[in-house]
Amino acid sequence: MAIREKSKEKRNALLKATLNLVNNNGFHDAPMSKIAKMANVSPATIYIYFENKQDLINQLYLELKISYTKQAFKDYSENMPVKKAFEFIWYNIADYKLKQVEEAWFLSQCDNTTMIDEVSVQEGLKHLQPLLDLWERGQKEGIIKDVSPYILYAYAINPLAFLMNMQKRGLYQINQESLEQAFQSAWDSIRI
Amino acid sequence: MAIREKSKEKRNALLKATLNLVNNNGFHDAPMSKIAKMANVSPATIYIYFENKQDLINQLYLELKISYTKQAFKDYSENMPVKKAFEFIWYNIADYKLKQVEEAWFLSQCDNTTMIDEVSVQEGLKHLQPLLDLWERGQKEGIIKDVSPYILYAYAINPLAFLMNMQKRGLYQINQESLEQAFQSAWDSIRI
Amino acid sequence: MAIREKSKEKRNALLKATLNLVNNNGFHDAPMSKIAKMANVSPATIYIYFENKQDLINQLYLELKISYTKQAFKDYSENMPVKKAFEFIWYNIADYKLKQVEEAWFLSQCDNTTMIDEVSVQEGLKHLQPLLDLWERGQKEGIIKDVSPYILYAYAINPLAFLMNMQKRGLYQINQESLEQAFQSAWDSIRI
Amino acid sequence: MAIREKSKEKRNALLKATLNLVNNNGFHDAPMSKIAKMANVSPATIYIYFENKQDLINQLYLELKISYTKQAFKDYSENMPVKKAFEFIWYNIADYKLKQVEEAWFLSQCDNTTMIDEVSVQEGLKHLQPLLDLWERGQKEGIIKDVSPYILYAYAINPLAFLMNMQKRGLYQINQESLEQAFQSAWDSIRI
DNA sequence: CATGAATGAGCTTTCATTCAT
DNA sequence: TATGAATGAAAGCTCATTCAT
Repeated sequence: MAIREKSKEKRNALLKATLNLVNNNGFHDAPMSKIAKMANVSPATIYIYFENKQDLINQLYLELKISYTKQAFKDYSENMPVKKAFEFIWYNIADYKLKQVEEAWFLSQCDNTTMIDEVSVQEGLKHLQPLLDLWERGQKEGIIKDVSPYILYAYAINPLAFLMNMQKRGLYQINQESLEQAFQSAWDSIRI
Repeated sequence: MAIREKSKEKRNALLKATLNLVNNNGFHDAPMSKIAKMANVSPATIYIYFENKQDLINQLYLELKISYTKQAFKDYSENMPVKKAFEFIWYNIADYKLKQVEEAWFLSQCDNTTMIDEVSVQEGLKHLQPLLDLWERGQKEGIIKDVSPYILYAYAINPLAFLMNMQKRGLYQINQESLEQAFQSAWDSIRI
Repeated sequence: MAIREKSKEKRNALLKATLNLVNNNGFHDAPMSKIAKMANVSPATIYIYFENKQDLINQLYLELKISYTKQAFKDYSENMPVKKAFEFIWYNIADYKLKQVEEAWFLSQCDNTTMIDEVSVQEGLKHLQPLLDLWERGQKEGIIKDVSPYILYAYAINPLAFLMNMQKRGLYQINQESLEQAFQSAWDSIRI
Repeated sequence: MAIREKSKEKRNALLKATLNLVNNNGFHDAPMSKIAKMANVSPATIYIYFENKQDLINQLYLELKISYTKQAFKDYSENMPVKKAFEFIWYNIADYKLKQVEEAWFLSQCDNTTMIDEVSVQEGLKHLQPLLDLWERGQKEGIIKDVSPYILYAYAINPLAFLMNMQKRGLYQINQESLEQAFQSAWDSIRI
């Protein structure tokens, strides 16, 4: 019963190639044949690992979303005081978006497009729960504005995507100083 | 003159059809044949009005970007005091993004994708100059934080795109109250 | 409004090419690309005339079935006496099956396979009504056996398909004499 | 010995799966992967038992053809008088075609298609020799028409395939009475 | 003997664009 | 200007077969 087994390596190579091509050429110009070539496999091999192109994209999206949120809450403890906690998570996220630019850019494309199934989008959102919990705590303690978490996310977190976008386009360069400025704005927008 | 009119009608029908299809199916499933059918013309006719598909998309993008900024500065006067001015512009933009959802959603897709030429993107940004001027004035008057306009835009304006996105996805519903909350956050994030 | 119109010629060339290829190579080895090449058009052109491959086969089947039954009842009049009438139709059919071998062979393949939609098969059967009517008359006159038309068809007509099949395979050669023998058997099998 | 048994089981499972899939989906939609799955083996295993797909089909055809003729001449003795003998064989064949519908339907598909090598077809025909011998005897005795055995087969035997076909398609239902009618027609068509 | 992974070739179909009128 | 037919190129995907274990 000793046979070749589905290799994690190949799967990863395929996901990586997809990320690369979609980022550089767009979804509409990332054909399976190119993805295969870039991953050094036959086009037919893709279909051993993924049901079809949509499934490939969906799985990539979910995998990245999970790694993104994992990074967001890395070393985070719920015992931290609200502002410290927020600052901690915020810098984690900034770190991800500014260092893993390719991954962040792909996620941003997905979130602003029809590329991804609604189901997968919903699935991806679940993982942010700890941040929502933190905000609720902050609201109870009278530190955070008593507004919908969507507004809080829109002002505290989402602007980072815009800044990353500008940086990727070469229009703006973020440094330590501007990062601190950005955090200040984020905090000002949600604190009471 | 009648011919000119008719031509403009066709051009507009094509732009509208493109907007519709890209929004609903995504760029990758908006073929020229469908666009033509939706606009009630022959596929060949598209090439009388536009050089090719990319040109069609580009022109649509620029046209919408212009109408967006026109709306943003509608009835705006540079004589208004800084905060009033900002409030005025902000509500204009909110109005556009929340009422002309389709147009706004299309622009958001373009800004987060490889769909549009870098050139056209740059071109579109120019029209925001009055807002940048306002911020500069605010900074001189010591009212607005002394940070890059990219940061100001990221926090003051861009969050509206996120909220619109959520609303379009049916996850969140904006009303008068939450709009005011959003404005408050926007202002808090950029004021000193 | 003067434009190129769908040409009957091209449609016919496609149907003919399909007939040829399916007959010689089988349905499974008659790819659209070969059909296109044989008809001297681009593969994409097929889809202007037919919805898809199944539709192409279906339409070919129906067209041939109609021409087959047209030939069967050519110059036939319902006033002929039963035996004469049957003889007349029988020889018409024999003529078709033995002279238009390719068409007959294609029809036979379809009738013994899953190639064709049940709907199209049913549609094709309708056109044989005059023969069924004749048999009914013969039964009323006490000339034809009082059995199901399916049995009558099985013995009076269908054997011709088998003989044609053998002839096409080069195993048997029909001539005037054997044709008369075949008719005799056909008539013996259904007459009282 | 146990290994031999197990092997035979697998071979049979593969033949059965092929029969099933070709009958239900047609030759063009009976891929090796599906055959393997249905037979609960790996696609690669097929190639241990058969050279390739064509060989698999050929072997299935021959095996069925043999079991068909075996049934046709079951308990048959050459000493029977001609008519009795024919009746005996005819009902044997009818039994097979009407009870082992799947097998019969598959054979019928093969005989009316390009699926099978000419060689295998020829091979399959040999096994009918006893029937041809019987007819020759009948002709010598002045009981059977003095015509080619192809004509005799076409009228005496082949119609059963048509009736089976109609029954499989749900258009006609054979019972004891109609079976006797069919036999009568068969006999009438070949007897002097 | 038996396997699931792997594949190159090829399938049906679609697409952006051009042709001929 | 405007058209529907026409198309070469390429898309997503499947298939019979082989590989490596």
